[in-house]
Formats: sequence, structure tokens, C-alpha cells
Amino acid sequence: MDIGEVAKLSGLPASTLRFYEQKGLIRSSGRHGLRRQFNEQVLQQLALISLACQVGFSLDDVGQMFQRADGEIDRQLLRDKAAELNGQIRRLTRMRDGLLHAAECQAPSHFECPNFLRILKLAGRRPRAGKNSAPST
Amino acid sequence: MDIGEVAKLSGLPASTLRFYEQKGLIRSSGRHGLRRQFNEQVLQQLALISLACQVGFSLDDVGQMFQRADGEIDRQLLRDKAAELNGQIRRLTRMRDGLLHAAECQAPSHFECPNFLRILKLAGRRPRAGKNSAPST
DNA sequence: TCTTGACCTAAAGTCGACTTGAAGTTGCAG
DNA sequence: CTGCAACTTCAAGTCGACTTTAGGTCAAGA
Repeated sequence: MDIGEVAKLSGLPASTLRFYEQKGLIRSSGRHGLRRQFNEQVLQQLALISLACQVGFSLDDVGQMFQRADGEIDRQLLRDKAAELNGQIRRLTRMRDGLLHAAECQAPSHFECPNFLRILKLAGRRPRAGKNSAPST
Repeated sequence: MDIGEVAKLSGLPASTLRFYEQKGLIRSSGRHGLRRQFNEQVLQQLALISLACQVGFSLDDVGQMFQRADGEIDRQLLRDKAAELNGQIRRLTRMRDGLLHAAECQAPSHFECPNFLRILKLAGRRPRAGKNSAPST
């Protein structure tokens, strides 16, 4: 498969695929002339990368988790990352419940509703957490 | 309270507080000479902003949700955002379960474990989702 | 053979969310 | 009254994750 085909099937632009290859997240199986050739397995890898990015992992995280140089699996790292996700799931749930409450609540401002404030349990205590993301659907 | 106090109490650098004020996410209650003065309510607002950022909302999202110019609450927007979070919670849960499975699984590579692949239900179907984030604990 | 569209590389640009730097001002402890 | 730490502004820089641009290369169909 050449890059255009992978782009079509994965929904990612070719530029992104080249960028990922450069970062070592995917590998082409060789070249046909100048052109990279990929085999089908790359589609699974790309789907995994996309999911990982969507849940907030950086591309470097993805590399560490799924393509260690020595081919070994760092099981402890995976457990740690799973634990991070648990924390994140808790935050998301809190936020969701807060939003749903605020949508129903009659208080004139979110900050005047003690319920809202309690649900969000304001006070993050997490300096230097990380960057951002877009939840989407 | 001047900005240093808010910085200390919120854990955010003063530069960030100025930046947020400039973006309209928080407001100072006035000035003492040149110096911004804040009242305590700002701490709640900052905690809310931090949580929102941590769950993946952009600063613009936060503005839309919590400080609409007209003082009105867009309840439908809040419900929509809550629904986004539900989608995201599902993805996080999927990813977490995949990671936990991979941490136990004996397959030599994640991609050779049909269980792992099934758990992640590879195939994202979400082009142009968003950027990134760091879940952290 | 010629054309053309899909591919190639390297470098620069973009975007959000801040951070850093330079240069200036000022409240207040001593 | 002085000194200076803590503030001020405005502009430019950084970082991750890409995207865009500029200038080629080349396989294959007409």
C-alpha cells in the first residue's frame, strides 16, 4: 500500500503519516522507488495511536508504551498509565455531573450554586498538570 | 488580595493569572496603584478553570460555558459539553481496560493479542478530533 | 515519449496556552 | 526618604503536534 491508500483508509493526511514515521511511531515496510510502502498492520497501529492521543497521551507516551526499542513490554508502565486514566476518568465524571447539574440548576450563576461547587469539589491541587485536548463526541 | 497572593493560593503563576484576565476568564476587582486586586471568589473560578482544562476543554470553551457576556447560562451548551465528556469517558475506559489487559497478557506484542485489539475496538472514525493533553494522576 | 498526479524532502509556519525578557513603576519596611 | 521586592506592560519565545510551502522525482497511462 502506498501512503495515499493508508491516508484514505485511516483518515489521516499523508503529512501526518510521514510525521509519525519520522517520530518512529509507525514503520514503512520499504520503498517502491521513492515511495513508502506500508502493510495493513499499520492501520491498527494508527487506530491505536489515534485513540491514545484522544485520551490525552502525547506521541512520546505512545512511543514508550507501544514501540519500545528493545521490543520488551513495560508492564508496569502500562499499569501506571492505566492508573492515570482512572484519575482522569474521575475528573471527567465530576465535571460532567457538575455540568449536568448546572444545566438544570436555577442559581443565576454557576458560582452561586453550592451544589455545583460541591460537585466539582473545587480546589485542584494539581500544579503543572499538562496541556489541553479536545474531547469531541 | 494582590496577584502574588492569588498565585500562592491557587498554585498558578502570576503570568497565567494576567493571561487569564486578558482572555476575560477572570476579573480583578480593581487596582491598588498599578496593582491588580482580586477578591476571594477568583480562587473558585480558577479551580473551575483548572478542572475544565484538565478534562480537555480549551480556554475558549471555558469562557463560553462560564462567563457569557450577557450573564445568561446556555443550558443546552452545558448539556452538549456533558455529552462530549461522556464520549470521552467511554474512550478512556476502553483505553484503560486495554492497557490493563496488555499489562497481563502474554502475547509478545500488543498487536498480536486479539484480546487487546478487541478491547480497544480499533478504528477510530474521528478525523480532526483535537489536540493533546496530559492526564496525569 | 510525454504528461501528470502522486509521491518525495527539508524547512518554515500555525495554533493554543502559556512563559520569558526587557524595561519601567511603586507600596511599604527600615 | 530610600531601597527594593513585587508589581506593571508589551513583545517575543517555547512546546507539541502537525500543516504548508517550495522545489524536486518518478511510475504509468495516453
